[in-house]
Amino acid sequence: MTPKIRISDVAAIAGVSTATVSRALSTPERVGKDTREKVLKAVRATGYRINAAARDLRQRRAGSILILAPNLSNTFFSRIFAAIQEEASAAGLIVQISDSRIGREKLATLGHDGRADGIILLDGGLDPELVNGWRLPVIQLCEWNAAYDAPVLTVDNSAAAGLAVEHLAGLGHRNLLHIEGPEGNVLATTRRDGFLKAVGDAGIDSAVFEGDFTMESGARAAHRWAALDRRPTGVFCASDECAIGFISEAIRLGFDVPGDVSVVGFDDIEFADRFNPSLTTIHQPREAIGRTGAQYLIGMLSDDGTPTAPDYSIAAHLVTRVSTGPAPQ
Amino acid sequence: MTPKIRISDVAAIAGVSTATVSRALSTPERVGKDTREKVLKAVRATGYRINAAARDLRQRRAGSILILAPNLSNTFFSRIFAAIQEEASAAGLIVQISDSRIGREKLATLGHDGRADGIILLDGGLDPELVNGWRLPVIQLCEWNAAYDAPVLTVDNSAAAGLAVEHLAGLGHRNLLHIEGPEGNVLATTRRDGFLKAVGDAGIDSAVFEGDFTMESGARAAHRWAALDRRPTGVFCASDECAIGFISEAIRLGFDVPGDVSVVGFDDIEFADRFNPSLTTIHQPREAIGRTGAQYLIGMLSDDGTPTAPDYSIAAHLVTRVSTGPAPQ
DNA sequence: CTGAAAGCGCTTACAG
DNA sequence: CTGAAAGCGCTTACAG
Repeated sequence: MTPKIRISDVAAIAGVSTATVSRALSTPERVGKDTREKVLKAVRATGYRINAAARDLRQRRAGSILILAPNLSNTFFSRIFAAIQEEASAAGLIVQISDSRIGREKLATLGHDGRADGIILLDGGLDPELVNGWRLPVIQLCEWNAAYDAPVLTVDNSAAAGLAVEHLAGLGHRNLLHIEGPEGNVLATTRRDGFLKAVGDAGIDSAVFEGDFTMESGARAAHRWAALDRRPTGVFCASDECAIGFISEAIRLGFDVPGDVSVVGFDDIEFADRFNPSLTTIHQPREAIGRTGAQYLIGMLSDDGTPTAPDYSIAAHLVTRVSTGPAPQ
Repeated sequence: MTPKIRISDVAAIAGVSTATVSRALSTPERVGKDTREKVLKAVRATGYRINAAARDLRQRRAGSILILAPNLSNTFFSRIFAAIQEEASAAGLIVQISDSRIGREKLATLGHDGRADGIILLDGGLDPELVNGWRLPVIQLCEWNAAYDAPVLTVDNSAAAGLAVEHLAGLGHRNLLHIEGPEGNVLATTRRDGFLKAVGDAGIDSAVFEGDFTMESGARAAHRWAALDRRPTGVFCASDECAIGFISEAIRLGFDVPGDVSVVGFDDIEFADRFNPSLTTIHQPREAIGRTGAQYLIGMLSDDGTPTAPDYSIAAHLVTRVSTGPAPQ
């Protein structure tokens, strides 16, 4: 590695002080024309780049935001991360990512170690005391926890579950199954409660099977469903992955989708449209969630961390595809 | 936000110097027992946490590694990122992510701004001059560019393409189609050349359609394939997404998979196993690639950046599922 | 074992 | 318009 060039090297070559080099680079209008040119020439000659870490320390900022998500390998997050990164980059901020389940001590440190200016949290399952102890602006995306002292940006999960039920009821289904998300997860709870409220309102029979958002849990639920005497003809899954697991396993068991059973997912992941049969699902605007969330956090950074805006809800809608159809006779 | 606590605050409360506080925290064995306890008490009372940004500046390191990938919303990367993050976290390093197509100037800065100790590069399409100008250890993962002066960790893409051809030939297919990746991409080129070599060796008819790894490109290729007079009965796609797009569109056009056409993908993404029909594909061990790559880069950091190890190849293998079967008569 | 001082590489009031 | 000096929050030879 060639040795790094510092501002003092540039200053020496240009024959000026480091203060002048600094100004020539950050506020060129406050430097004389000749001096500025001498400095820029020295910068070009050396290939000097500002050491952002040193600048940020001096300016008492970190120059970056941190994304915390419960499982980085979950493909649901990809588009959200991409949108956040774009917004951050436009604002001159670096994006850090970490799994939010890295352990209490490491997690506690993240909010105090001077390496991030703010946190985007996609995990509602952390200890509120820990989260509220962070001395940084925090925004919650998708998942949330009412005990966190931080604004939330998410879709109305309960209402969205209602859309799924209405859709199935409109197709004549009178007996619905919900495969829920993991116990204790706020999305799981909200979607299930929305389902139960909607079936109650519509006077439709219903059942709930446990699940955990994964394809495997959907496949397991398919076996349990197949073994029932009186099988529900419509299934609302708490996630697209769960729905894909359910459908693929139901087909392997010899059932037809949507001939024998209609299935609705949640999320509208990339593959929903290309799955066979293509998946009727609730569209979550992940790009918009990431983008808006990042913009909001960035706003909080310049506004001194005061979360002025209220919780913000983004519209979710139903996308009708092939996995749902009229109830069988 | 409550004001941040500095090491000098702790020192004042404990009645010692900041040097002693620093030692009590980083090398406690070099501090007297009583002193150490006084310091730790003050740390607990204040909730002090070391400012990692200041520590790192003093120690002339960044304490983080940077992942650069051409498209963060590509779900292929998720598991790789997760593995990298785990390894980095174990080594006390933060993980930064950025899209590698953020623009030449920003990209150039990343290798010089003191915010990263090393770079994991998943993009073989950047300007070599720019990449080689970075004053940081770099490792290439999955994609590579021979003009980059950095070690590579990837699978043998050409040999893997050969496995796909052998598999189809073994099922009796005598006319194969390859849907390639984007022009100029090293993975696309290597997989295509591996395909062409294998069909040549086996004396099998072949054709190549253009594509770009996406589901849309697979769907477009399906239309083009369907319009042929003498349709190839076996298709090797440069990615799973492309294969999924091809199959879903072929089915919509009324064909049966694998009855009318067998399809092989590349990557073995999570959905390959649950797609309908489940997808025969080349398994890329993404977890291992991420983990090994991170370990290697971390090794380079402590070894003063000298890339001692040679390029490293990870084994890929064929996973046989339902999307391939005997050639139709 | 402990402290005073220097320094990581910058920026920014403060003078002039 | 420019420079000398202080300081961001730490760590680490150097003394004692």
